[in-house]
Amino acid sequence: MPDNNLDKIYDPSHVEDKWYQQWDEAGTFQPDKDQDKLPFTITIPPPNVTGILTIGHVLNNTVQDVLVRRARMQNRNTLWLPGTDHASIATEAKVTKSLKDQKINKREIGRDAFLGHAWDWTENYGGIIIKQLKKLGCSCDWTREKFTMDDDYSKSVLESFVRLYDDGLIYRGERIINWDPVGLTALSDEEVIYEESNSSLWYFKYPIKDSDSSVIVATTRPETMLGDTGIAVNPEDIRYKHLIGKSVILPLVNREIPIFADSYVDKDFGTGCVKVTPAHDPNDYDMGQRHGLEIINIMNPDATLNEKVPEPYRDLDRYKAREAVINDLKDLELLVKIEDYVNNVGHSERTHAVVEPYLSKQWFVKMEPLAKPALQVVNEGKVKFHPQRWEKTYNHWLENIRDWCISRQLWWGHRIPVWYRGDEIYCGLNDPEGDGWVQDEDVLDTWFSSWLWPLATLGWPDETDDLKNFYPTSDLVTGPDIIFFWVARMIMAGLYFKQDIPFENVYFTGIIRDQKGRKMSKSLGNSPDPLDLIAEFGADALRVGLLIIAPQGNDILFNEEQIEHGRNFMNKLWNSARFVFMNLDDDLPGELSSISNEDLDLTDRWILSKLNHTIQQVDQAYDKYRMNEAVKNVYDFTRKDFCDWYIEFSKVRLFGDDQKSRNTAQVVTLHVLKTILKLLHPYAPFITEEIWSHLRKDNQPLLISSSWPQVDTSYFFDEIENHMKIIMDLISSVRNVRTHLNVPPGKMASLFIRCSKEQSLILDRHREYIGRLAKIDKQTTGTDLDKPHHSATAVVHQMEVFIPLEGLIDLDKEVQRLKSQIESLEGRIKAVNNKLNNKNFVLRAPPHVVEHEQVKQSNYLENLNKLKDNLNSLME
RNA sequence: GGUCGAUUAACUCAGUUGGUUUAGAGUGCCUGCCUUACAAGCAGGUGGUCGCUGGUUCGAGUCCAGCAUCGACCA
Repeated sequence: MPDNNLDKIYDPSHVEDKWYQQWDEAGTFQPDKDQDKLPFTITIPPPNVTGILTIGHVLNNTVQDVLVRRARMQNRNTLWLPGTDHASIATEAKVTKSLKDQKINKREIGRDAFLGHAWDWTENYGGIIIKQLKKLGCSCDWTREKFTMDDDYSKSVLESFVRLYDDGLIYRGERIINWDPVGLTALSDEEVIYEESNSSLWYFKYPIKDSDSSVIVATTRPETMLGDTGIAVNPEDIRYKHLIGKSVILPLVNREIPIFADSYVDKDFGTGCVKVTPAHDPNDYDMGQRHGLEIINIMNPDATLNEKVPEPYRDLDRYKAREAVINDLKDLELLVKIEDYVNNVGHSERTHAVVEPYLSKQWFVKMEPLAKPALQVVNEGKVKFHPQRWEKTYNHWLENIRDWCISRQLWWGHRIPVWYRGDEIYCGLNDPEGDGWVQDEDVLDTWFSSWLWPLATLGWPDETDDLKNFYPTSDLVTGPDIIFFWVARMIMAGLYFKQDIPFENVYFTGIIRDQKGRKMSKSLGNSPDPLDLIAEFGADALRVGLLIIAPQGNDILFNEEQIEHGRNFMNKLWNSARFVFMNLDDDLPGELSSISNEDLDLTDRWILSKLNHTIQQVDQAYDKYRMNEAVKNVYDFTRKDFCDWYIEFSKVRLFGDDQKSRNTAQVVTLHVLKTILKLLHPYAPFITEEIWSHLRKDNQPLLISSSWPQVDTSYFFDEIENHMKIIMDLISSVRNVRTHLNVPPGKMASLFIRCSKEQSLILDRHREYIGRLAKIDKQTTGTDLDKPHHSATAVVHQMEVFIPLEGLIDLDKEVQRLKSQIESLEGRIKAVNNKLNNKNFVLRAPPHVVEHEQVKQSNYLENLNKLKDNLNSLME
């Protein structure tokens, strides 16, 4: 027996935690052991373990939950595997800062003590984001939750390192890498963010040895001149050909350095004559290698200058050193000029320090052999991107791939499994045998662990049941900003370590921006706290409000009004359920199948036809990963077809005396409501489960475990939809007339309709519906009835509608109204005439298109004549 | 500099292989309503030469080219 006493307003805070707990306790989040069911798997993009939920997480995880909940209802063996990431640099930076605030120095306490603090930190803050995901309603299997620093996960990471090392795909080498002088670690190319900055181009004079003349070089980084070991010109540049082979005396340092030719040099940049600093620029390094230049590293790891520079500059920060160099060269009259210059400066993604190109010994992964198969699986469509256009970005990166620097000079992370003893080197999962071995101090890039995520969370390298059952996974939902960091590398890792793709589909969400189009960020303070939004509007409102405006892969301008919109819809749904319940009897009515088709009236057939078309459209939208379209379809159906029309129609029977007819309406309203709850459950899990609980018998499953609606094409009634359109358009036009002529809403009116026999039949049979919705107490139809005096008129579906309004009608207003309708119709007629008068159109357009225009034309003309007649009769 | 997007109503956005009335929705605005589900609501309405210029076509918001503005990524 349903509980009729629903509150008038839906209050999410009363139900959300209750249902989350029940789902979890009932084990509904876990896949079952049934191997026959088709698996559906998503591994969560692991958030930083110490992070907190952002609005971006809300979008990303709601999309995943939608896919997962629907798959579960489709009876697939569904697993959403959650977890978190240790975020090496970010976490280490936070812990270091916290220690510093306590006056503790990281280096002084040493590696082991520091790691103790880092684990404490992780345990203190690590649960927050997981709790927040639960608040959002995410139906993850928490029994399988993973952390990238878990023992078993760590083993997977080290195993992958050792395999790549043994296969010759990992090497150690001295290269120019991106150095973060604040984080004091190497970075990969992908962790460097370039930003334009207004800077200068300085022109300096370098005296040529044994000559009175000099060359002029231009540079954006004056301080590096202290490490110059050559001067390069383009071999084709006639201005400098005579200088090749000579040398200059480097000012301030008094070092003799050669002038040489290299085709890398751009004749048009600056003077066409460039200083070469092999230790502090990747291109200069390459030139240095080609020409055997000396490599002088002039910087300490913190970007202060070292003992390789003349005494006055030692220990100066690179920017202080820059000023000093410029001033000193100016004093020597070697500064020629300064030009404004906009250059791209690289910053560390995590510390935002200006990155220093720095010569250093690091570990690298050879990427080319991994990239080739990864390109292939995407281009062959084995891994599909939604939207597809991201394939181009993916291809471009992989086709121009560079080796991946994976060592980090940090402590928080997976320590590189390599030991050294003199010239000996050992790489393995177990400690080396014998004495005197020293392990590499560095840890691995966090992405070197997360690229294994779909593998390692399922147990790889062990051939576990989970790995067998759930790999490859089905879908990945992520942002395009980590397509290189993560998506591409997971594909490489899957193919290399498991010889299979990690996922079949990748859905890229948009990026959420504020009203001014800026990215949401903590530093700007423009990111609302999702927990506040949940507290104010409810999790369902947040999910629905966000997803309804989140088109596939396009950026989203966030606005709290959208969440309010979501809440309003939830309340509407709540009240439609309240209405249905209020009009049930003590016992729940039977299933739809208990009603024979003959007992379904026009409105029943119409809503069932609409309902089944909606199910079909929703399924099609999911197939194309258009989640916003799916929810929009349910929204439109619920609000317009069900609430605005069907429920209003149903009141005739629900409030009436015909018990059989009343029962039919009860059955249909309940059936439609239940189907809406199912269709909406993936988006709004809490409210739908709550309503479901009021109409579920005790032995029936929770909504989360119930079955996804099936399209029943036997309920497709195209003709019925046309008949209903006649009734609905008639009602709308009567309402329109009433409003325009200021007829009081409560005042009943009479209705005379001159129409075809067929139309008359439909209208007469459904006069009660028209009466209720259009406030009509007397309806007369006929093929040739006379127009009553003093009546307003409308023409709809070629029917002439007359509303006698004795004493109420404002003649001028009605004339005005009819004239504007005639004007609008004449516009349409003009457009259709233009088409039909075009011989080429009639000749070349497909016949059905031409025919359609002809029907339009004749209908318009007919309507126009009727309107004109009525206007004339009014003015007589 | 290269690549990829975006540009449709006051605002936020749909518009899927070119044709289904003169381009839709939500919000806002205007008018009227507390009508026995819902004022977080109902009914009706106002509002747009689809960024610009060309081209292809019988027909372009939709396809092509160029331009402008904004954005992202890469160098």
